[in-house]
Amino acid sequence: MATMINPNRKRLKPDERRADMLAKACEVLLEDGIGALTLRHLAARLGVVPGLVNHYFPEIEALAAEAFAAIAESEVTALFDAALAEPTPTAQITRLIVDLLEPHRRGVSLLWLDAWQASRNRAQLRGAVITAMDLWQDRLSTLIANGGFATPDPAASATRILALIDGLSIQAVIDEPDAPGHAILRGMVITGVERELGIALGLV
Amino acid sequence: MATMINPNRKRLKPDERRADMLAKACEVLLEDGIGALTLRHLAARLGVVPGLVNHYFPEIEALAAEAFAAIAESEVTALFDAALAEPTPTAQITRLIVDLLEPHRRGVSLLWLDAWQASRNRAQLRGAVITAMDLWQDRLSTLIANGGFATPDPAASATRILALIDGLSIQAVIDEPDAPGHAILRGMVITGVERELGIALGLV
DNA sequence: CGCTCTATTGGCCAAATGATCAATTGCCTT
DNA sequence: AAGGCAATTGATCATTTGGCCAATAGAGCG
Repeated sequence: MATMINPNRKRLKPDERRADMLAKACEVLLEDGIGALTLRHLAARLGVVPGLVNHYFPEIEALAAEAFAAIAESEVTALFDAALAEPTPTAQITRLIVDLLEPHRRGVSLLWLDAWQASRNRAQLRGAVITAMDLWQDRLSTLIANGGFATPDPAASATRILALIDGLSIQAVIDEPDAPGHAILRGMVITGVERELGIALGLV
Repeated sequence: MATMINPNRKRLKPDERRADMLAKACEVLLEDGIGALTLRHLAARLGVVPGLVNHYFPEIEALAAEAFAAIAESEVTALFDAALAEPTPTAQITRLIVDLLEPHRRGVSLLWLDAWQASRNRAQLRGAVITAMDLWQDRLSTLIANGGFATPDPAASATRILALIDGLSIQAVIDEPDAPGHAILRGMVITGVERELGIALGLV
């Protein structure tokens, strides 16, 4: 039970240490949820004393917000970079939806759900959540608008498609990944997008 | 800061006291969220000592689960009772959707989101959530099946409609009730139901 | 009216949390 | 190589949490 004293005491430059903490905080968020991001838990994971975390992040809520923002922005960037690498607008949308339906995303869905709920009592986290949602909205609206799809209002279409995916996310969180309801909702997202944009995604 | 000593000490019968606690626990869940349901918070609200709560609910998680179950079941019962009072199947569905889109439901949506997230770490609450979801699924499936709508699979239609409403709930939680996105999602739920069941709800 | 039963109290514990601060010790500069 | 700056430690605080238990006192029964 005694606290492990770290013999490998390393003195990092402030930037490195801060980046290390942020990275480890992201891991904690994805693996154990926002509630598990405590000073001591994170410090133990870093092999460091709790007070040091406080030194770089005077209030842990700021760290939680920054870590969530990093994860969310990273995911958006990765998904849209991959999508935009496709040649045609339809292929871009298809790629995006396929990636979004990937079971691998379950962890991120859990985090989003966690963030949605926790943001009720945490102002900074709430700001990060709203920013991330706006980013999603902007990127998808742009993708749709630039694609020249048969929709009268790209922004509204983006909103609806994102809501579909949100609903799917909740199911993914509650049910097991291979539950029957999952396939049903998968189909609903696909046909919803097809109807919204007037295209055929060519997915099963 | 001194603890208020209650001069109005009343001795209730076990059933009454337990029911009182459960009722107050429901209020706390709806007003302040699951995280606010603590021994001391609830005890203060009851004008009672924390230990007494423990006497009736040896572990507070059981109380949280029971309170959530009570709220969820009560809501389902109220909504479907009101819906079934309508004369025609289409009117029944319309009534249900209208009630579900009521801004008043925001508090319940918050609670559901809270429960979805918290159920990750609370086994009993998770059980209550799953039970409540199944109840929703059963009631709506039955309503659709008995209505003779033009859908090949009433259960699947119910699943899809519920997912639409879940997505809407998240928006209701994050955005303000009068945000522009809200009207968009309202419309999506309505047209989604209309397409799913092959009817016209006659809503704006 | 008085007695008994038990609902209720008040006090306590151990654990975990965020936060602060002087003291130390490692790295960089000169 | 030596000194100084600051990254890091270790210790401590105030709070809050769930839970336990002996003592008390209220309500109903005889």
